Amino acid sequence: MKDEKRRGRPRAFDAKAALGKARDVFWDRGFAAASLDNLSAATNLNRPSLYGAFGDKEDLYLDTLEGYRQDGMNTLAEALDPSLPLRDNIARVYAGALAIYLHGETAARGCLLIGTASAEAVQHERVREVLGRSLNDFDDKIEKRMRLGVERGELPESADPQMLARLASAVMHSLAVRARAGDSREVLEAIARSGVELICGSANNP
Amino acid sequence: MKDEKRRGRPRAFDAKAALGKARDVFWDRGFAAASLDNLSAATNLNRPSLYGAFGDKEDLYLDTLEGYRQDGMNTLAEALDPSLPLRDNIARVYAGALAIYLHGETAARGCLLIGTASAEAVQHERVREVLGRSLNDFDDKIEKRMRLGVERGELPESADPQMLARLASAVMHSLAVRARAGDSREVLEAIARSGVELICGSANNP
DNA sequence: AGAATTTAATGCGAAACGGTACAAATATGA
DNA sequence: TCATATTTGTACCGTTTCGCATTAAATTCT
Repeated sequence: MKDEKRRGRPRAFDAKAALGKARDVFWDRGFAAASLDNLSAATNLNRPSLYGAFGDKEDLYLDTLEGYRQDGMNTLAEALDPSLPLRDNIARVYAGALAIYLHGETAARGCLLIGTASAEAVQHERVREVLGRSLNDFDDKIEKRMRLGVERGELPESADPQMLARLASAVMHSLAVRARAGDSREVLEAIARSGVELICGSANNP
Repeated sequence: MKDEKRRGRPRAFDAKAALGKARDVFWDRGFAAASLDNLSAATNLNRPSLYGAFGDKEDLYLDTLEGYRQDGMNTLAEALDPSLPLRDNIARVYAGALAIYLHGETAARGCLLIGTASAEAVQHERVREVLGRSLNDFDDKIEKRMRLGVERGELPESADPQMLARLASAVMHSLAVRARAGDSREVLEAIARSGVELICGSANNP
């Protein structure tokens, strides 16, 4: 399915790699301020190739968002390894997030979705939809782990898994915003630690 | 000082009102996607007047951010009325935030700073500075209230006011993002309630 | 080998962009 | 009244923007 020979001239570039380069541009500049020239230069593709492969600028942006979302879900799934204690799981979620957020040439980039899609969300319904779905999916995955925590006795029966999950996400959202606002790694790690403590405060220590 | 007659033709518009209209445009579209035509139409000022009164587009944007920041600090100060219990204070902070966030023609606008300044923060150092300062000032004001809570015995001696404040802010950051992502008022209010419970969970009930 | 199909590269074009020159209008100061 | 100072409105400038038309190149099918 991957090697079925297509007719015509073959592509001279790796679409996935190009998407990664485009993602970096959007991540730094946001959607509106990223020009096709910027994207063309970063991907080493001239505009017609870009257009032919991904559609217009909004299509390309939505593609990068979707890829980012899926990468994030995978990272989250790894962090939530159910063979580890709940406390470690949430700590790993934040550590994984910070590893992504604290990366940038001029300044930390934070989260692509929260940092750039939020700006477009009011006017672009499709962007708003992706953003909303991403946040909800994240909440849901964490909620599942919380529910497991209640079953296992890591959390008290009285705990509300959905709300705990949403608050655990809230700390991550804040890390994303603060990273982009220039907060230091030390401060962000301290917030993450305190967040784990607050969210999992009622969790049993083995 | 306000009525000292200036020479030359007087202004035919209220600069403060114009700034408010411009703020709405930036709030909906973000900085980069807001054109001078948009701003000119919304304020009923032609571009030269706009330029003469506020400088270029970035200056105008920074002015609106600064005004928003100060309005927010005033709203926060009111919410944190020290004659009320800590729990009520934090609940009022979230209620005040939601009243601002859940307002928009097509979709909820969230927070001007978190929703639009974040996008520009990586590339525009001055925007990043305003954003960072705004978040920190907010944290500091809440931290003061937390400190008072410890003194008063509303919070246990073991409580860390700085970290509690940062986590209280984190819930608000999340409300800002989620509002812009399209979450319903009901969901946001539920998160706010759970946030109050978690943050102030150790607070005494009078 | 030649037709068919797909991609690559150059370059164009219409529209939108931010910003400003300039002259008319409206006030104050002398 | 007349010079001075500031704002207003029109019109414009040069640049950048996005998207595409067109032609050359590279591959497969017949």
